[in-house]
Amino acid sequence: MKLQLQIKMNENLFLRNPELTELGRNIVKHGIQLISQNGFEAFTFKKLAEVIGTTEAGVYRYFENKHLLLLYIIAWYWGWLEYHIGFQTNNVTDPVVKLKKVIKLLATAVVDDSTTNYIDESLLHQIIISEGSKAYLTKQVGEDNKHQFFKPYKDLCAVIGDVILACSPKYKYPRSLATTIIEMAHFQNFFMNNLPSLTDFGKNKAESDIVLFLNDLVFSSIKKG
Amino acid sequence: MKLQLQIKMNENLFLRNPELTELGRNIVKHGIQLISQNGFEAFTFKKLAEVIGTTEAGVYRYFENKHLLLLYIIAWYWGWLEYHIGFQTNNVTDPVVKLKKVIKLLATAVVDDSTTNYIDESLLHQIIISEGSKAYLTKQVGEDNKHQFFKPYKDLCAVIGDVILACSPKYKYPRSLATTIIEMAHFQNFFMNNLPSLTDFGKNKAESDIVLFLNDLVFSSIKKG
DNA sequence: TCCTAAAAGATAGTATTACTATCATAAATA
DNA sequence: TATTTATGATAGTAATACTATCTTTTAGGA
Repeated sequence: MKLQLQIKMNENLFLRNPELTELGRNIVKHGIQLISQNGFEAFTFKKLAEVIGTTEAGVYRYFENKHLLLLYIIAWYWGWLEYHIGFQTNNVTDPVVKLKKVIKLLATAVVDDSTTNYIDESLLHQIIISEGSKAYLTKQVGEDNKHQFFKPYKDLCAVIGDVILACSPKYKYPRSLATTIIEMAHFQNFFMNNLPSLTDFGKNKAESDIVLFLNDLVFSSIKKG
Repeated sequence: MKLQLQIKMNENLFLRNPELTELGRNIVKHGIQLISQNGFEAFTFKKLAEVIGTTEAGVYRYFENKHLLLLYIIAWYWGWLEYHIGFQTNNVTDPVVKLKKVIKLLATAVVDDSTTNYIDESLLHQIIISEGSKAYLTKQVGEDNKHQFFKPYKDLCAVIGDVILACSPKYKYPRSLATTIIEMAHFQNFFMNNLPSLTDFGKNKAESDIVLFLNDLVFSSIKKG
């Protein structure tokens, strides 16, 4: 039997639910492909429409604009990752082991998850690295936040914060450390590949080194307090 | 006697050196104002031209496009900050004291520097927080890097890395820790003010708390190794 | 002081982007 | 089979991101 994973999405992200139709799924699927290929700035609904054989208007029926489409796929990714982390750390009782696992999952290339058939998680992971912060680094961040568009990210941050607290109940900055882990897992990866002198991973270019760095950073911080 | 600070800029950032003319200085000055007010996405050369009473073509004579103008002011900021840090930590021999000072300077609101008359550093600091990573999170990052547009950021990173090594000669990740300090000084600030549940600073919203967090993070990492 | 070159102003024009609107047709569903 | 609902086809608009050209100022040098 084939299982299908469904991520419950915030309905304000779209005009029409893209999961329910072929066209909608194509918009998401090829949207992810185009954004990861050409970057978010060069991405337009017109190009997307051409690729999937529909018209601009067709795309606009699903998403108000490309920023909302970006928020949609990013929210999807955080939702999926929280599920994925929960799945992978299930039955792990030791919070230290759990936190190490989380760091590894965050900092390591994602393998495509076959339980989500039209979404390529490894491309999504690349988008998170290169475009992720553009989701909130806008003037409308307050508005978008009111609509709860960042809830999946916040939820994941809370989950990681709880693991941190389980490791070290007196640690004072669980949320900020959680966002530091998440953001640095991605920024160090981007720097390693694009501006290597900003990191210590320029020679090897190995994600495993980022994991070592983050482990060192996190566990020295929470152990002493 | 009034001293004037000049930052040597990479000539490939502009078509005509904006420092040398009234119009050029106005482009930079009001560019900074508009970007900090409305955000980089909403910023256009047409609006800028209207504000300073020239035409779009006038602005295009100085900067090829708005991305280059962003790179220019960001490079200027990093250059200025490196100078500022050097000045403020001059005669500080203890590297731990020095590193603490650096963290404070990075994470604390900038006061306008009167030795740079047409540039408002506190607005620039806001731009770095909200738009800073857009400088390199693009598909042209490789090209821009070849032109050395990120040199000031890299130089600052190297300086901070050296202070870290002076504190702890065996520490393995001086560059990555330096970028972590820089990026987190800004991201935690942005989150604190816009998505507070991603941080532990939501109640106070005090920059001094970010400084405490970063000090804790940095010094527990480098002390033990 | 006049001359000249560089800078700025004025104006026009183009391709692309980011949409909105309308109407016809096809597909799904009741 | 009737009727929503989704899609396709086409058109149109305002704004963006430029490029081009020509004229007028302005500043500096001989």
